[in-house]
Amino acid sequence: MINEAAPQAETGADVASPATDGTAAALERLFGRYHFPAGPRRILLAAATAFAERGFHATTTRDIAAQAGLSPAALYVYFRSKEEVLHQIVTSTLDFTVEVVSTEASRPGSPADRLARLVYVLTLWTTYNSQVAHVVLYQTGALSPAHMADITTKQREVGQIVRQVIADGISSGDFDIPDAGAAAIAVLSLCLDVARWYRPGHRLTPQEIGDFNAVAALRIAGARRGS
Amino acid sequence: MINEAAPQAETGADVASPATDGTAAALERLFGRYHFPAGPRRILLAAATAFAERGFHATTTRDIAAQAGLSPAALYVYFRSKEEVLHQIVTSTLDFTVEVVSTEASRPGSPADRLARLVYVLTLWTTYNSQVAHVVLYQTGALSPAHMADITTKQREVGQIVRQVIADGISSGDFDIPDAGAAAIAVLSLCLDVARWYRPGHRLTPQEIGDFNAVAALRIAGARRGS
DNA sequence: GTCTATACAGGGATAGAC
DNA sequence: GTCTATCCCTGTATAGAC
Repeated sequence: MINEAAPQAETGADVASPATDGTAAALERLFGRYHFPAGPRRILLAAATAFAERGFHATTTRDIAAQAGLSPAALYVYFRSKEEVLHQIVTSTLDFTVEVVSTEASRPGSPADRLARLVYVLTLWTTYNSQVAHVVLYQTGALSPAHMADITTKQREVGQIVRQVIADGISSGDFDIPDAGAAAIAVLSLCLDVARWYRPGHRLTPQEIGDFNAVAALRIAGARRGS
Repeated sequence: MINEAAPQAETGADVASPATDGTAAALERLFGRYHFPAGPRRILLAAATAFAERGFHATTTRDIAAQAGLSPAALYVYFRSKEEVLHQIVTSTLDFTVEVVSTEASRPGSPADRLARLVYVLTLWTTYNSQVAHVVLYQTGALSPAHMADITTKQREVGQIVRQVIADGISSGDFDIPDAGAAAIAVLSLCLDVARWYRPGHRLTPQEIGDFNAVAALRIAGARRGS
């Protein structure tokens, strides 16, 4: 098993910083947080890129090894199987996502401020990490049932955090929407579906998309004007 | 090449009818529209189900043939390759989607009515056909470049239709949103991301999800209250 | 048109040297 | 820990009988 020491907290501003500018750099940063040794890290980096671009099953262990500058056998020194490589990528990514989202959700401020900020940051996270987001959202079907259950739990955590912010706004009278759960799903759709259509160089910058989604989320939640 | 005679128009009510109740029946109906002969139809049906559940690359031609009750070689009587099977599934589905969406968009009524109706119908379409929607949205990476370009064109058509309805509402003063293109993407995210998370038996019925999304879309568009 | 049989390539994983 | 070499299974596609 790989070392999974807990990383420190990270601010939304860091997620949105130019240092995480899209693909390789963002991945380096993500896996660097979890203190993977150099060998595994290079494999995870190569695998995440390949899984995102061609899919898990279309990627060969030889592809991964070649991209990492290692022999085909090197992968099996650090990982039991190709599936375990996928699981490590997904679990690291989701741990980070939970951390980012919960950090934003627990900041001080009105429910509207917290929801807007959360949506902005999560949208930026998805654009800047669109490759690994693609893997987390669309490639998990290849996981073993046990690993899949593990992942589903973490995904539910993210949903619950979003739901709670919306529920807070309903309780306080800041939001006007009958079903907090349905609203949370809709808001997450805005943030996550970005991974399906966004490509670097889009007409709108990630910041502009984040701002748009924040406004859209507030409208969905029925936030009072001017709150 | 397979016969691709143009099917007749279909109403939103038909799309939402209990006859299209989820998986096999909806697929039968979809491929039936395009007058595929029995052989190809059984293969497309089996392939669509398998591609949705396990992905294109994880599905073998033997899987497809066995599910269709045919020998592995039978597939190559009707299709040049596994990739062509995928292309037929995706292109048939998108042709139908374009038809459904354009039918709704061109109905008489206010922009708000048209947008709400379009979102409702497209959401129902996505839930009732969540299997094939999954293929169209997440499996097209396996297509050849030529087939991919073909598909991208059809996808853009859907986006343009949605954008136009929103642009109409902005022009008429019914909607209040600065960027019609960004709004169209957000609205489509609501309708299409359903294919990622929805499973039959969800707490909300497809109709309830459609209603929720219709309201959410109007809010995103900044529809005047009571319009 | 549908079958059985099979050619042929590719890929996951391991053995064993260094 | 990293390599080369390779086992062995799987999978796409085709050949050719009926």
